[in-house]
Amino acid sequence: MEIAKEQKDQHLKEVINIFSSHLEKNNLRKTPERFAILEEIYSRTDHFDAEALYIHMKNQNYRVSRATVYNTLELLVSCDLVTKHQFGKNLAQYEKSYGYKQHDHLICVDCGKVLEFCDPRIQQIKNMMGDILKFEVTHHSLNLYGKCAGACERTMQK
Amino acid sequence: MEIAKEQKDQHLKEVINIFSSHLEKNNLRKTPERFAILEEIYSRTDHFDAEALYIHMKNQNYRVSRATVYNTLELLVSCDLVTKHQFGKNLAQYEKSYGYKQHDHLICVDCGKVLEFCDPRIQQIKNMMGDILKFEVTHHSLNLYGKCAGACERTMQK
DNA sequence: TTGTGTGCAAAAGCTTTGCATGTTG
DNA sequence: CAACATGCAAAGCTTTTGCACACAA
Repeated sequence: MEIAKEQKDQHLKEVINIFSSHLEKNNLRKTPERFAILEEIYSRTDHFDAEALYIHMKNQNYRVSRATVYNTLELLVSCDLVTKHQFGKNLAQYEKSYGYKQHDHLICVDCGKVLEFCDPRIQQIKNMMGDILKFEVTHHSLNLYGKCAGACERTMQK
Repeated sequence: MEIAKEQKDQHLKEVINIFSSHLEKNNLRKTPERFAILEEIYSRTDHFDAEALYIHMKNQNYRVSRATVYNTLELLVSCDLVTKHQFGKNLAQYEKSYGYKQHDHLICVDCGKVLEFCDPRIQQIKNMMGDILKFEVTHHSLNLYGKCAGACERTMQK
C-alpha cells in the first residue's frame, strides 16, 4: 500500500519532468493550468474526452477554460504523454500514455465499452508497409469493432 | 474499352440490386434520391466526405438535401456498400466498398494523402482477439500515420 | 516589462433534428 | 391514402478563434 503510493508519486514526478523539459525545449511557459491538467489526466484511468476533463476540473472549482484544455491536450499529445483516439464517433477520446505498453482497442458498438489488447504483429505490419510504400510511419490506430458477448450492458453511450 | 465499360455497368447493376434488396428487406422506400446518391458514389474514386458528395450533386443540378445525403450514407454503410472512416480528423470520410478487396490505410500527416494496403495478419489478429476477449468482431479500422518520403506535396488538406 | 497564455464568449464546422410538404407502396 | 422520405433551415455538439487581461520569464 505504502509502496504502491510511492511508486505512483514517482511515476507522476517523471511525467511532470518530461512535460517540463518539453515546455523548456520549445520555449513554452510553465503555467499552473498546464500542470494541473496533466495531473488531472494522470489521476484518471481509462479514456476520456475533452469536455469530461473540463467539467471535472470545473467541479473541483479549478478555474480553466475549454481553450486551455484543448491547447494543453494538444501539447501533451505532441510530447507523447497523451494519446488521442477516434473511436468511430465525432468525438476525440484521450488517454494517458507514459509508461504504458503500446496497445490497441476493441470497441463494443452496442455499449461503447473499450477493451485493450497488444499484438506484436502490428509492429511488423507497420515496418513492412512503411518500407514498401516509402512512408515513415510514426504512429497508428487499430480499432476492432464488435459486440461483447453476453456481458454487454446495452447502455448506449452517447 | 468497350468491354471495360460493360464490366463497369455490370458492376453498377449488381450494386443497385444489392441496395434494392436491402431496402425491400427492411421495408424502406426506393426513392430516386437514394439511388442517385448510390450511383454518384460509385462513379467516384477514392475517399470523399458528405459535404463534397452533397456539393457535387448540387453542381449537377440534382436536388438533394444534406439530410438525405447523410441518411442515405448511413443506409449504404449498414448494407456494406459504403465504408465510413475517421482519418484522425473530426470529419467522416466515405468510400465505396462493394467488390473491392478489404484494405487498410496509410495517411500522410503532412499532405493528407491516403494510400491503401492489404495484410492478412489483420484477419488473424481479429480472429484471435475476438476469441480471447469474447467479442464478436464485425469490422475494424487500421490506420498508419506518417510522412510520405519526398513526394509529399506539403499541401495541408483541411 | 514584454509577449505568451488564459478565460470568456462567439464563431466555425460537421452532423442531426423538426416540420411542412411530397411521394412511395 | 397513410406512412415514410425529403428539403430546408435551425439547432446541437465538438472544437477553434478573437480579444482583453493576466502572468511567466
